Amino acid sequence: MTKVTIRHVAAEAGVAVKTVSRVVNGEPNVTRDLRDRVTLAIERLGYVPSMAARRMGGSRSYLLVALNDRNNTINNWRSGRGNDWLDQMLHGAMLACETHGYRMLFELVDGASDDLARKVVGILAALQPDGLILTPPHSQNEPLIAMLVRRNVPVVRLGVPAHGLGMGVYMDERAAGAAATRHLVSLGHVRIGFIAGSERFAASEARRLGYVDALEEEGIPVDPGLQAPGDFTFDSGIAATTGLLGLNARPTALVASNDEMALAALHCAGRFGLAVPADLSIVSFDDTPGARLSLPALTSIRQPISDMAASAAELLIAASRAGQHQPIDRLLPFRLIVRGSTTARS
Amino acid sequence: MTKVTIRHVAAEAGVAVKTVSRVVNGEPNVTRDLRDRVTLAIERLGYVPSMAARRMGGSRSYLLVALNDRNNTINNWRSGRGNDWLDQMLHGAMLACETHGYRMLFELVDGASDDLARKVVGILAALQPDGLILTPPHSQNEPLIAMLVRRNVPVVRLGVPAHGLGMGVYMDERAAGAAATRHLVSLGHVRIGFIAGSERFAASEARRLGYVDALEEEGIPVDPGLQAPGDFTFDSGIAATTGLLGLNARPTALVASNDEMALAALHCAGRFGLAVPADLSIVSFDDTPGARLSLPALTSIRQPISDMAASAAELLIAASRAGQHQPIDRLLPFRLIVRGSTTARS
DNA sequence: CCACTGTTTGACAACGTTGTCAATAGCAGC
DNA sequence: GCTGCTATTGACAACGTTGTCAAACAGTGG
Repeated sequence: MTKVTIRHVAAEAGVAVKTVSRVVNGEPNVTRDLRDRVTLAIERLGYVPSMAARRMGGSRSYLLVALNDRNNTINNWRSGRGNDWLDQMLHGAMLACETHGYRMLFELVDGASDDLARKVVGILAALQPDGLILTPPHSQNEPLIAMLVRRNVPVVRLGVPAHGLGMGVYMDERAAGAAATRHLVSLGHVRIGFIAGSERFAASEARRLGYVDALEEEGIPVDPGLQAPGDFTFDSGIAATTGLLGLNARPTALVASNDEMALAALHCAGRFGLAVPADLSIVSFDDTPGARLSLPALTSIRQPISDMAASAAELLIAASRAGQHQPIDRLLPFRLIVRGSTTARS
Repeated sequence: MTKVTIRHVAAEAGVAVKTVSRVVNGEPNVTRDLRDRVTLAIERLGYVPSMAARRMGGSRSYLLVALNDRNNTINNWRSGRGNDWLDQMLHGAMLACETHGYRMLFELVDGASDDLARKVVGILAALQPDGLILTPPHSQNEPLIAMLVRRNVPVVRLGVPAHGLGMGVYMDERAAGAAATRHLVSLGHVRIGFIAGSERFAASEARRLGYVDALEEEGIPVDPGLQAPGDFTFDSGIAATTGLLGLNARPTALVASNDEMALAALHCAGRFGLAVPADLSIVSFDDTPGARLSLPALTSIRQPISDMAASAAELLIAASRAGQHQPIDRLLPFRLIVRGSTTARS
């Protein structure tokens, strides 16, 4: 009932505490016999090592920190199967952590704040994590990351390639933008509008470039008038769609840079008396629950958020194990989920 | 650049480490002069105390743990403004923690597993948190909570009143069910269907009872045939709605126990050739993003999840400060958000 | 001026682990 | 059997805080 420490286990097994430590940490050079005795004692007493003491005594903390933006628009909508970004990260990274005896702690910091660096340094000092996972837009904050790398903190940047500054786990946003667009082209659409995302996020421009890529590939002239700005919010989606549908030669299809703006487009189409997908096809990014449950359900690009988070955790744990931290980029695949919001041009 | 410890601060300020500790922790009996010197030194060196060492040396860990269910249906949909349950908890509780120098760590455990208790004990041993926040359905797990209380771990149960076993932060689900129903009655509806939630969650039955309460209050006969089972999933919503709309005397309005099932009802209404809200009004619970962005937007009961989480954190921090842990129940208000899915009976 | 009280400060042990290093044991080669 | 390895085991310090307790100090009442 009372607290069980390594000393209790050592006594129970009749060995030195260091031997117990060795067994717990899977270190080599322990005889079979002792290992078994210790394992049994641990089992019997229900011993679980204290993270705090581990951090104090040893060089590892068994803790990873995920840095999220406090006013994070993108996290509000980025989503996959059944949950949103945070939820998915939690599930993906947690699982990875659990299998290695690690924990993961989420921190919310304000990316716009000018004492961001100090805040992060404070987090480092307080928590002394074995690694840091940065989500957008922090993952694009090169000065911040440079500082972390200088301090020798293993860092994984989510959503962008690291190009040598830390590690990167990401998907090919540009290819995704192209895939979304090509899907519409393959359905016979030629006048395809694009609703851009917030410039705060690198993914936004990448998606737009992909859209342009696909059009050029298919020999469709790129009309700047068909590209409307947006910032991932519903309202910006309404504004963008209103503009696009008000054109003389209105588009027959839209690529929206996220689900929320796509839903706005859906609303807006109704106001113009247009049916989706009969009169207007819509593709979006993120595949949030709302996208899957809307009427019609949205054709959308699904990001592998959970996998990205799991990868990030694995990379950090490996780096912390190895005691060093070599630059790695890991590209994960996206998927186009075709649903009811797209159809052949009538 | 290198690690700054309390010793460095003590040297810088020319005082004993214990004095620095006193200043950092806001303890009384330090002269103005010394306090200022220490504060200055802390500022200058950028000192931040190490959580691990605090836990080791002292009696507090400055850490709260939130226990979530791994296969949690309810967390997938419970939601409020802009985010889902986890996200909101994070935002609400984090803020509360931050102001008191605490951290919050999320743990996912499987509520159905039979070694749940052992798992939780392991978490306690590893993390030694100053308190535990339980989300549904764990918050209803009385044996688990009894064990925690026996071990003297401050516990807040989210979503249910504690009735003396731990602390409770919750909303009145029954009243919410009644409010949703009364809203429909006030619009002239008499035949009102109800789609129940999963029996795993206490809130489900409470909402149903509220529905019955409201009908009885208004003198409307309660027809068991108008109550369909569900489990919070889209598919169960489809099944339930299909059944209800297939009745000879079909309802003119529905209360769905969550947004996801309400969206299913929306789809289903379309298949029956019914327009929402003209032919069928729908009220739901949770107010997720999907609910706000659907067509039409859903009238929904919003849960104060963020506030509940913040309250929970505050209660735990206070309990840990006080060193004791008295039973408290805190009831938070819900809100009925009226949108386009409900209208007067035609 | 003295005894007594309360306030302020600091010295030191303790917390539960792991890193370091030394001691011991086992074994191969001569 | 002795020497020199390597594999195994353990003793002990160290990590950075806070709790405990004692010392020094300041004020108060007689």
